[in-house]
Amino acid sequence: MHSTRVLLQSIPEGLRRQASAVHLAQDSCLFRVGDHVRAAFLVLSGEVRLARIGFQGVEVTLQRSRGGFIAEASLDSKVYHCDAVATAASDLLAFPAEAFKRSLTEDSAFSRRWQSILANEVRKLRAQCERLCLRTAEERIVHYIEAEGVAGVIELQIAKKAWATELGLTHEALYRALRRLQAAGTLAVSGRRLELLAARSEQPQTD
Amino acid sequence: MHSTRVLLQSIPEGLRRQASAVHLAQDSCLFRVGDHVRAAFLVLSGEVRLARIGFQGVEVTLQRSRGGFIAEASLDSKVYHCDAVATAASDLLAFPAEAFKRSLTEDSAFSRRWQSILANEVRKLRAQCERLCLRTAEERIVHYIEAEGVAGVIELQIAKKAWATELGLTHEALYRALRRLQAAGTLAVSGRRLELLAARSEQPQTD
DNA sequence: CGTACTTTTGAATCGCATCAAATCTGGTGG
DNA sequence: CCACCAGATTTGATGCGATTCAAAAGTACG
Repeated sequence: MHSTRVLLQSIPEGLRRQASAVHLAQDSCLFRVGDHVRAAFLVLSGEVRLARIGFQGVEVTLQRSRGGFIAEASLDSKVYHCDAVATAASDLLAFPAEAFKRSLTEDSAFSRRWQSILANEVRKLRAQCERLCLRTAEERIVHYIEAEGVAGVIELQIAKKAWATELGLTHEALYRALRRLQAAGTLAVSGRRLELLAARSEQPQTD
Repeated sequence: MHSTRVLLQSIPEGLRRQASAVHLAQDSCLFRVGDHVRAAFLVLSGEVRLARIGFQGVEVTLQRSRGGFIAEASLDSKVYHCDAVATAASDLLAFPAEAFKRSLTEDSAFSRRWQSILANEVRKLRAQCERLCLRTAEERIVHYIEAEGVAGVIELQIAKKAWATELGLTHEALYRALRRLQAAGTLAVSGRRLELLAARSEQPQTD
């Protein structure tokens, strides 16, 4: 994933050496409700889903990770409150929980870095929530490019199909909306590069 | 707000004493793009919206806060990258940015507490993103109660109208979905108390 | 007792999900 | 090189559910 490398570099050398690689086959399980929290996990590739069987027997998905840390908040807890299952074959790194927490306490540079990582994640997630509250596919696309891109340009790091999921849309709806935006002259698409085009003062009488 | 009191209690005494109260009239501005970051803000009441004028002149909302910290990630930055405007008359607390950052560095208890607060916020936001990706109002309601409540029961801290916004629905759609769930015997509503009822093994032949 | 707000219901419309299927793409092995 | 496969990408037709607009009833508060 895009930012996974950066995350890995934020981890102090000593802690990184204690990491062990974990490979998950599709549909295999990383941990279950009630398991002791023994490690902090970083998803390198694939997809891991956190879910819980609800009161009603309905499964509730709490997170879908395609890169980055999962269940960070569980570090404060003794046991997990949800299941983690690989939606696709995945590679992860496991950092021993105790060592991780010790680093956070004793290594002040890592502590600040970790706060910065979390605050940044919070910022991104809040923007995503706002985006998902928009009603049309076109608005979500524009919002995404404005919020995650630079100066109206973004190079997607994922396939459009996966992007559709992140936007809370079916891939069909995304493709159609992209086409409409291109037809309207609002957006230029070339492969995974998306560019918003400046509005050509077509406003009907703004005098 | 619900958790605002808890957040306030997490802040060390010395830092809390340096806080100044800020009142914002509706539509008044807290800060603008380019302003120097001088304080960390905690929203006590009302609503503050973070937004940015996008490349296209379209305004993009990045966050809508009805309680809790806003723009935490900006503490790492010298200037703001978005505008903050009060959507309603609001009360906030302003903590001097330098003192806040110093506390995070020097007060290890506060540092850990802050990490815990951020990790918890991340967890909640991820669940909210998953919830907003659900297609029907009923699914979002059940997901909310399962994820945010305890044993299928939740006492709403906000009016249903505000809850609708958080669920990415109009209030009409929410009321109608609540009614359908009650009619189906899935949910009991009394005022702001919502309770999921155990599924009455009405499964059509699960043998 | 009046005002502002939430809660509730109704009818028409719009946009996305769904199902179906064709095309295109990159990578594999013969 | 070509055949082939598993994906992603693209287009079409249909139905459903939420939005939208409108309005009434309930509720809290000064």
